[in-house]
Amino acid sequence: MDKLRTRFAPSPTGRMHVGNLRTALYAYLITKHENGDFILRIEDTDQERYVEGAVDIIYRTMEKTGLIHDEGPDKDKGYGPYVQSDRQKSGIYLEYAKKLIEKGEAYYCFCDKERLATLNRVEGGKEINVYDKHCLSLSKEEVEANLAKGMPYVIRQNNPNTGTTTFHDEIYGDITVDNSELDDMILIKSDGFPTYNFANVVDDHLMKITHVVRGNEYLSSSPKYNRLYEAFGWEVPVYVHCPLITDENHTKLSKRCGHSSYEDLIDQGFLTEAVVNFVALLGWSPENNQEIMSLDELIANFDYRHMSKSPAVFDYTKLKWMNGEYLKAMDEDKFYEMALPYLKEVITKDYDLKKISNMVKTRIEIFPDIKDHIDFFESVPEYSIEMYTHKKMKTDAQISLTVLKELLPVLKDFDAASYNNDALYQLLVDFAQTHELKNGTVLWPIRTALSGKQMTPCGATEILEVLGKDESLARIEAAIAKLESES
RNA sequence: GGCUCGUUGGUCAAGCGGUCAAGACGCUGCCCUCUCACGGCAGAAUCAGCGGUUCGAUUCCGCUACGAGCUGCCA
Repeated sequence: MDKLRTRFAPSPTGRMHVGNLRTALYAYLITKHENGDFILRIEDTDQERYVEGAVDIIYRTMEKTGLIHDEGPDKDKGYGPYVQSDRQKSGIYLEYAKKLIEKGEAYYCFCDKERLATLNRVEGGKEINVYDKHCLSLSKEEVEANLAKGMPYVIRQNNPNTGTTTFHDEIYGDITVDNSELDDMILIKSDGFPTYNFANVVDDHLMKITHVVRGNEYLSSSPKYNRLYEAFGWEVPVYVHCPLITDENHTKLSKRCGHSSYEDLIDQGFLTEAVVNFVALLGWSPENNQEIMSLDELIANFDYRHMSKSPAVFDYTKLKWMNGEYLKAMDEDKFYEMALPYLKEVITKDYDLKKISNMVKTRIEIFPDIKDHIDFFESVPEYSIEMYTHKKMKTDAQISLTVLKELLPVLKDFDAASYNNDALYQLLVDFAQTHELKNGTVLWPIRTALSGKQMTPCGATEILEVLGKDESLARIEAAIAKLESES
């Protein structure tokens, strides 16, 4: 059997949509599972939609996500060029289109916009336009004359309007349509560029693509592609159409929702690995039901026969959970390195950031979450003394005031050199015991006094340690003053 | 409007004629605990509807409903 070859063929129109990313990923996984070749082809046949810099985004995204292509514009293995506008320059599309014309499978069309507009009709609020094969009846001489005059033209596929066409998709099975549904789509545009519909067939064949992996939106035009393959006498590739990814409202993921592209997600603080992992599970699941998988594990486990047919909702909440799992599994140093910019954003004082980084590691899902966890280290926020009331800790503002006042001298006398978590914890627990108090009755007021927050990423004694003796005492004194004046 | 595809808890999903219908996220409760989180345990929640076929349908067929995609000189 020939080596399996797939391609990812994006259009350079902007950021990498997560639907495209997933298509690329599936193509990559299908290929690499079988040790095949993964080809990158740039489909820039639409001059209007071309966006400067978009090709770089494609390269960068592929690189970062680890979807490394074996062939592409930068790695020609003999099937190049891999950019359609470059291929177009050599005239291959026109050349192949002419072959079709000779076989009677395509024809020149000189209809202008005005005539085409007369063909428009509105059905169910939608404007539809089915070409009437007007130019098919042109004689060879008329065509030659028009061409000689330099009349603008397109080349259309000549589809029959009787009979049926059937094609096979690995996911959706056999699909049959009436040929009367197949309109004479344009193969070559009047600017000389091929349409996607034509270029993808020609290129996939020339590049010996064995498995065509693409979005479900191409399912309904596939019969027309099949007719093209057959007209050329080419072997039809294996089709794998991927289900759609939708937003919470079950409609196509759009820019409006703010997380429609890979870059959006990265900007929001997600890890590439988590995004790739998550997206892989949108429309597929492994037999062993494993959820957290590296790219290599995905390759090993991937079986496109287990892909689902129905669209999947992009669940932002689950992505966040998964990102959190990756964060928890990350080694401390790497986490610290990545968290550092976020830590420095809120903390300017000379605290042990590595320690704070570790505190936060199991409590966040994405890096921007860090801020709300640690802002109190910088300064105590405004808070209500009601916060000192906690039933389970058997404390309220009154008790807290008493405890803090008694504790202040004890902490003052405590050796600054042993101002660390373990020693302080021992000190406070002993204090609680000698005063016949619950541990919480002592620790809760301190934590509140130090942080002004209902919850913190660590306990009271750890905060003492990080803040240091001077700052800690100052905060406790401030808390005492606050309690005295407000209660 | 036409054509095509789809429909298992709120979400991702196993399932492929006989199951008490997996698992995960989220949610709720409990445990752990110097708060919160992590971790552990438990729980609520699903086969769109109606007809067939069958001894037996979530699984097969049909219809209906709903959703999506296509219907571009966009991909």
